[in-house]
Amino acid sequence: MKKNEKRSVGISVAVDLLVFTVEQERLKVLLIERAEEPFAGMLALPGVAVRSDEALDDAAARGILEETGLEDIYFEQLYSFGKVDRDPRNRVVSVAYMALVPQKDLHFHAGQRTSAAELVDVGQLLDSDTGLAFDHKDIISLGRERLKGKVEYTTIAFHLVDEEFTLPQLQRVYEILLGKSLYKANFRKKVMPLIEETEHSTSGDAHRPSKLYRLAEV
Amino acid sequence: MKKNEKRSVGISVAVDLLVFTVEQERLKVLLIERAEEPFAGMLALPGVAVRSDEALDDAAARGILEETGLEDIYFEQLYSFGKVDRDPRNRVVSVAYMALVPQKDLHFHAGQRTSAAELVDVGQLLDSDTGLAFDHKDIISLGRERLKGKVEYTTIAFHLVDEEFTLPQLQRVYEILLGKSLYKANFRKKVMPLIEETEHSTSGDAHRPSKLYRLAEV
DNA sequence: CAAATAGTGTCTTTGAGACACTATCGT
DNA sequence: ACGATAGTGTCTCAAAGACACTATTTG
Repeated sequence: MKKNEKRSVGISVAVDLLVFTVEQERLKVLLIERAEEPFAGMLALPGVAVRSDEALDDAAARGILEETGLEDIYFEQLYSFGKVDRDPRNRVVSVAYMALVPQKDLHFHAGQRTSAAELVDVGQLLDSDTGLAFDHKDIISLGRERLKGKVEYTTIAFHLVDEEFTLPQLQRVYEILLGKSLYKANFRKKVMPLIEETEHSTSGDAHRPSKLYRLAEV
Repeated sequence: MKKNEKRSVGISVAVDLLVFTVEQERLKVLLIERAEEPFAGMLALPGVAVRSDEALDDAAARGILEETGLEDIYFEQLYSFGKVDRDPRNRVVSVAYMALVPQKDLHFHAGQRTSAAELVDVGQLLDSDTGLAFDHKDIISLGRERLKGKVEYTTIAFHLVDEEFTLPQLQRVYEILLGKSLYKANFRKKVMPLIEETEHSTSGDAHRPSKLYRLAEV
């Protein structure tokens, strides 16, 4: 237990944050442009160092708050990344968290202490050979896969629409995450048991109004 | 970046190991009896401190080797645990890994450097109010859930039987993991596409011999 | 009333579940 | 021949997929 302690070059622990949203019919992730070396000028995931008096989940919540100004949004731990040289400066183990936020809630605060943040199209990013800082492209790729997988058997996609939503809106989100179009009637049958009607509807469009639903309790 | 550095009380990183096997018709996990404080005399998961020149996966493989003498067995990262006070001595973030090994391969080396290791029935352990060191009971519980979940849509259960196995053997493992009995004919139809026959069969039993299969490539 | 999108009824297809049967060993 | 376990054929039923239809708004 004692022979391998190297306090002077100990391991740092950080959380990296995948903040996903759906905007313009696309899955997007929040990235920042790095101001400092290493990887200065490149795009990276936002992240914070975990404080020694702070739980991992709390560090993630703090990072999300600092980056987006939002509290109480959905997030879950994704995976921990711990290759030796993933940070060229020193040894960092990063615990990645994935957060989902409806585009409407994501107000950009331009004059934020953090450098310029932007929403980047995940599909384009992963297809292109755009380089990202550190191993962040791998993290995004894994997050996208997890999200895609969980859409099928959980209600995770509901975190990407407003609290009250129409079924066509929700269906678009499903289609974007799954990367394929769905049959309207079947989609509705599938999600109907999970939701409940509100008294509201859309209006003003030149077609039949759409009822607003919310996720049912329990 | 500098104001929160507390090198003297930095965060330690460890991996905890869930070594699962099926023995005596039961899912079991490898536990050790702790020799030292804290929690001296209590059961705990084996684990190792992550070295600063060692990747997380490598630390897990090393821990498995040290604890079981086995290399090249299946394992995957489970989850990272990071509550502030999970270790009363100092701040430790633990990355839990789950390993699966056929009971036959698990030779106990009594004269091992590690303290007495034993296989403990997971169901009994989680039902009873037996206390485990640290938050290890939570880790086992999560591992059991993950295993149960993945059985249904992956071939993960194959790692708990020998390379060549009979379908009745495999079915027992599925039943133990899922906690319910399965219909033979349906089970066979489900796994048939995944496996290929060998030329071997069981023999010596007072009934029809059972063909041995292996997991099909690709 | 035409264009546009919301929402429904129902047939088809696929796979899970249930059950009854046949097959092959040792004694 | 009998007990015991391995292995198969087929019916049933429920969910997923496909398609055609009706409904309600604005201009």
